[in-house]
Amino acid sequence: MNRPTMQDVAERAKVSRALVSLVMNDSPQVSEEKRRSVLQAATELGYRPNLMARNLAQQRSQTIGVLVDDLRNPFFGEVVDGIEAAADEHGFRVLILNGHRDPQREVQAVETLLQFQVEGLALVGPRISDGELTRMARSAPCVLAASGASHPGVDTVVTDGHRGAELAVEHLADLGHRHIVHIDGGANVSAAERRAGYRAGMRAAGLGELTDVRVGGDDEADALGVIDELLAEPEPPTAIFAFNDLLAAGALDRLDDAGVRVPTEMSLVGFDNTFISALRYFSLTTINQPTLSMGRLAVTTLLDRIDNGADEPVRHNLAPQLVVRNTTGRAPRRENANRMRFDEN
Amino acid sequence: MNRPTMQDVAERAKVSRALVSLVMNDSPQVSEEKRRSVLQAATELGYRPNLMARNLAQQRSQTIGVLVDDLRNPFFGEVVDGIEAAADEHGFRVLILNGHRDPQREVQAVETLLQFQVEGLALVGPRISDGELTRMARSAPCVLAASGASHPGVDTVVTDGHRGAELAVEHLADLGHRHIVHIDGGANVSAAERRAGYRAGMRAAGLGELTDVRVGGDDEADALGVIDELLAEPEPPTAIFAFNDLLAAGALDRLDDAGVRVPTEMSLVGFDNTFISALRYFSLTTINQPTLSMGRLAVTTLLDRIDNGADEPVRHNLAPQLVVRNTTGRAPRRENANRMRFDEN
DNA sequence: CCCCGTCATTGGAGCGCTCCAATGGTCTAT
DNA sequence: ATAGACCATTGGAGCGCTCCAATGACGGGG
Repeated sequence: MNRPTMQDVAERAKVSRALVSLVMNDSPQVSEEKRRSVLQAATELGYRPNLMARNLAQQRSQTIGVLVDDLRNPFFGEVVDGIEAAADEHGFRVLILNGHRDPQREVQAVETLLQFQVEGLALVGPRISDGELTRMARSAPCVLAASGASHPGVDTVVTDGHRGAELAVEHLADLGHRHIVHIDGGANVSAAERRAGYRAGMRAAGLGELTDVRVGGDDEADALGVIDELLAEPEPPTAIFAFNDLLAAGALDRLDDAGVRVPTEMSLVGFDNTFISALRYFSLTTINQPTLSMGRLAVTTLLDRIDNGADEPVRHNLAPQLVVRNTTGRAPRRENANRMRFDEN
Repeated sequence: MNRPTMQDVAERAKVSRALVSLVMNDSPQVSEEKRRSVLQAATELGYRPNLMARNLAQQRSQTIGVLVDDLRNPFFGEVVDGIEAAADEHGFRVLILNGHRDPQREVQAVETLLQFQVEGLALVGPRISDGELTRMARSAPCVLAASGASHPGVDTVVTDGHRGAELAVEHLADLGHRHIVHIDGGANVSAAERRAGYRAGMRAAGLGELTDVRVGGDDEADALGVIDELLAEPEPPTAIFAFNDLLAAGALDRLDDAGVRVPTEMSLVGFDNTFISALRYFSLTTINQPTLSMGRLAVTTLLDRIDNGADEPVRHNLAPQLVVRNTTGRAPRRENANRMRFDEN
């Protein structure tokens, strides 16, 4: 049951190999009659063009390689969805490989992608070192998506974490909160940007002196200690802006344990608008990252580079959006009273 | 900056193309001297073997194609992790394509995979119709993973949903619960199996007459109405076994709204052991599916078929495990008392 | 000293396809 | 009737690689 080749189809349709090729690439200069008989022969034989051969002969693969840091993370999944949609629209195929959160495996995966002769590389949340990255960018056009780290020589598409943090603070300040604590992302690559945004937001709201950053992390458990610490203080905050949804989830759990009611006594904002924040048991107010657009933009940026070659590397900073759910509310009265007095001064 | 070919390496190392090929496939019959000089020439040129050409010449791709129903679903991500690990161990490459929960796109993705000349197909949670599936299975060895539907002519690797449901019921019965309701998966492909397991479990626990199945779905929102309905009844259940974690999450939310304490007044068991059930705010007792093993087993099954060809199709039914967290506890006293009386009869 | 076996090395054919230049047939204008 | 234009169709070279059969160098036994 050997796979039929173009030759087989040609013989059956009593035409030349070249004609079959023309039909397969639906060239306009084929007579309707021959086209039909070729197509028929092809279906009868169950013919399927061999992409290996085609790409080899064509000297191009019409394929872009996607490296995903971690396939189990739905956030990346959404970005990939955007990539696929855009690639599809531009007639490109997509090959996805998994980095498993491991720089070494990521490098290896990219190597495989390159061996498949992909025309461009989209790296989604990669952990690859700067050195390796420059090396790769020499082998093929390359775009970084959803990566906290930006790299000088490579195109980048990210969400503006600075602005996102500002949005969160603005929202809380609008609700009358003054003592707003930020539980940060610790060593995470995006942490510094969001921290800076928080600071800027506080200053803009005239709350610069109340700026209060606590070390968090990127995982649920990292929030627990911070909450305990905050609640033990003489004047606990009335609002918390967490580095991401997971951290916020941890915070919510601990607040619940301590009998602190959300949002009546404490408001809480996350970041990422992941699937968990939408669960109604959480119903977390958060900052949305436009994942689909990021994916799409990554592709157009990449294709632009494939076609037009070496311009200056571009950096796209997409706008985040505030998503209000049920973990934020007006600041408790005591704070409001304070504010009144303060305003009257 | 054209990519260097084997020819280029050969010229630089002053050997023949064939010798370079031997070195690249590290054949033992190459002198150490030549090997070294070829390797050096290759690194100097930044040579990268062209997989297209190699696969074409070799008439095999050493690649298996993976179709994932939905990349945004972490559950599938884990299965793919297992697939990749096992494939890697057997020297196979993996190509991943996304089905986007759409049968038509899935078929198209498989077509692409086949055009890449993959040697086998692993379909993770596919929605492809039976007819299409048989057609595919003719083109390449094929294994179904994590699919509720089983197909006669194709190898399958799944978790035993029947047994999983039994485990859930056993656990609840052991805690003294008698009136245990099952919120089912509605039209979901795995629903019937789990429903049957629930029934069998109830019978085995001597609670056959109390069997009580309510129509749910596969989404959080599908649980809400059912909970309202249950709480309005004269004798609400003391325990609920939900079709999946998402449904359980919805149930938890509604119970919380209604002021019903979990697990003191109501016990709750989910299914899948997804990432959300592990969040401490939920801390959901659930049934684990061995995703990694499923992935691994899918690969070995597939490779077995690739090597040994057409035996009878195999069906692997993996054992689920009970994961006890904080949403299950002893049945409330009243029910216990009932039980005593009942036992004394 | 010659022959043969051994083994590293090589040339060439071929994998399935595309693409270019060439072919031959039909049609129109002269 | 003939030249030219036009267009569907075709043969062949070549994409980068593998693999087989062939080559030639070398050494040991007769």
